[in-house]
Amino acid sequence: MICKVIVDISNGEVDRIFDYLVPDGLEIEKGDRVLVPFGNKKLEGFCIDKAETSDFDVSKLKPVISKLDEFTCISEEMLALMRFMKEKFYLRYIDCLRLFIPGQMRGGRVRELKRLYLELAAGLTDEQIQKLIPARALRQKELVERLKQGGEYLSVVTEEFGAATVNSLVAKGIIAKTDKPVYRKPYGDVGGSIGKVTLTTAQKNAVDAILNGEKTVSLLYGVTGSGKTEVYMNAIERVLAQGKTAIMLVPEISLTPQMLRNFRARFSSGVAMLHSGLSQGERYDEWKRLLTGEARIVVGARSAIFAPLKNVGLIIIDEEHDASYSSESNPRYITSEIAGFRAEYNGGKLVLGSATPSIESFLLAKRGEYALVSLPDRISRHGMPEIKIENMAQELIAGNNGIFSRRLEAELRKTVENGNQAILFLNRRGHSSFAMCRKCGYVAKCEDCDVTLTYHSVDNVLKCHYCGKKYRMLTQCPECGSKEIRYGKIGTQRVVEELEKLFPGVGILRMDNETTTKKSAYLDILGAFKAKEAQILVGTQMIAKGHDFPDVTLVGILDADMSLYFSDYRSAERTFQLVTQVAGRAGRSDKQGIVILQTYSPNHYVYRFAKNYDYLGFFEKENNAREVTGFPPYSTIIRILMTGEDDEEVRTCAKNMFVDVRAYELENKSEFLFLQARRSPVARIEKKYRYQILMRIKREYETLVTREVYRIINENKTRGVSVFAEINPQSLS
DNA sequence: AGCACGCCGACT
DNA sequence: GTCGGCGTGCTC
Repeated sequence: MICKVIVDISNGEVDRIFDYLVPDGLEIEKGDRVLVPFGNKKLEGFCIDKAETSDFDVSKLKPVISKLDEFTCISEEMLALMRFMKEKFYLRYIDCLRLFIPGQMRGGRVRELKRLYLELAAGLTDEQIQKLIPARALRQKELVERLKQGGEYLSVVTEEFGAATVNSLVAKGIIAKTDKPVYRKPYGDVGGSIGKVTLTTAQKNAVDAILNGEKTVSLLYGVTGSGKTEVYMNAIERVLAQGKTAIMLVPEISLTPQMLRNFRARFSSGVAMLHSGLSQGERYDEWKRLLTGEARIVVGARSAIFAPLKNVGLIIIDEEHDASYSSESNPRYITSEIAGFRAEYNGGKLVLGSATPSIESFLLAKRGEYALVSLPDRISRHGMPEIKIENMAQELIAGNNGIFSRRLEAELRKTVENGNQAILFLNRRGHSSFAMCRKCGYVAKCEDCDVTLTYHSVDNVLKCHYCGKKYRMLTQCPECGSKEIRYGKIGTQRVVEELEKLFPGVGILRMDNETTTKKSAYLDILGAFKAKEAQILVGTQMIAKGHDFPDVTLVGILDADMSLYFSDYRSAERTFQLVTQVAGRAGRSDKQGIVILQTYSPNHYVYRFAKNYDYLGFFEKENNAREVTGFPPYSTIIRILMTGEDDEEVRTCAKNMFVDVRAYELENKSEFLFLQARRSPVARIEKKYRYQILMRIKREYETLVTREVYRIINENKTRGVSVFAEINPQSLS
């Protein structure tokens, strides 16, 4: 017997299937992890197939050394998914496989948590036991009776019966002490279960449409507060009742313990969580519970789409428009496509839920490729807060060159005086603060990346956004020696300073990507704000998602435009989503809220539609614009990114690649809308130079051209240059 | 990715 | 004469 193995090395050169002999006495299944000799060392690998014959000289085949786990960790479905991903996203086998298992398993670093466990010793009859226990030892008898129902952990038993009772029974050989693994449970136990909520007719219809409709994919369109979560939970319940399993994905940031607890309360131990906030051990345990079928629902961020569940009946992607669903760094994949594959494979359903669906998804729904399921009404009927647009150019003319418009300042004052809360929101982009020499204009840059460093006042360092490298703050200019270094305090920090001047003594909290590196810190700040420890919260995108703050009556968007004029075809869409989402933070309870949106382009169509919460109107306009200008979803953007440490080498590689693409383009002009090769906007990251070939092609030729592009890449790959192909990339840096 | 093999410069 | 630089090729 021969087994086909992918070795655990992520490199284009060894991303091939290697054949090994299966020695007698070793039972290896498809999907098992194995240890194999490779060159002069031993490597971990995955058996992805078995065969009787090999194309390689059989006499030269080496045998597998051993099996690594007691269980098969990759199912047939995941193997099929791996092949799909390799084809679709041009990924390596091993990069896909690594996504399917918890990181801890690689390199044998799994540490199962073991606890002492008590069971009745085998082979003793009731009479024998009776004889061994003195008649007065009531506690011992009680414990024996208890353990007849099944074993229990020592710690639990000791607490109840005392160590003496346990020890004496162990000494007599009546009960046996063993090590038994326990699962680490993130966020601890949650008692009881919450009562079922009665669904509205609209919600009931939505669940029916999703589960019983003929389409595999449904787009669940419903404004904030329309009760999407109830629809999700009910649909999950019904799928579970059919003996199937479910995957629920949420944007990373909305994975608050609170939301996880809700799921736990509803589905008790049948839920597992998978996200980056877990420790390695917790993650392994949750994964294992899913693999064994002990947990049949997974709730998690993007990567939970790879949960080792079998017979997946339902996949939910909540806030489907969220950018966190496409992974930006290697391996790059699009979550909804993975979800589509798994739903299709299992004959299950996929739900994309959003109040502001991506143009792409809504178009597919309108065309009938997805079922469009709408939840029109906000359940607690308070309407959405009014959005007031403030023309900042007008403010300037009126002599106000501050951060806040006069109206925003007045509303802030009113809010503070009434004892309510306010959230001020800043777009992160364009707000990095840098260190610059006043004399010669020198700006601090990263040694390894072609990027300006960001100043972090908290620990007084300069930090690179791309590689994370930290530098000591400049005391003098390395160019001219001047000691006058200006470091812009822009962004949230400056807003806080202004607020402190305007409202002395009022509690202000600040949160942004720069200061909140730890997940817990992020939750702490939100918790403190919710507990009304402060009246004003200043932050970036991060505060736009998740939490409900009942006392927030004012939301200010200080610089709505920042994402609007970004050279990205999706900027209008993103701005609309952002404004809608941020607005949803105001007045979620019985208090009427107000949103003040500051802009220099008050007449931009994004704001016109956002002001009226008119998603459908915005969709029509934006969809039209995309069609006319030839951008996705009416075209496909393909980007070939080449990186390497030698600038000249990468450039040559890019050039060769471009020659071939151009040749193809010249012969197939009608397929292309745009083609260009250039240095990447961020020319160097982590010491590696970057070049890119960018093309926009007509949608119907996507598969054709993609295949051609992969062929060209394979023919031109050079040693020392890494090549990545991306379809509709999220960012072009 | 790693590691061995192999062909040219400066060194006890 | 050798030690060692890293370019090239291979790993079932």
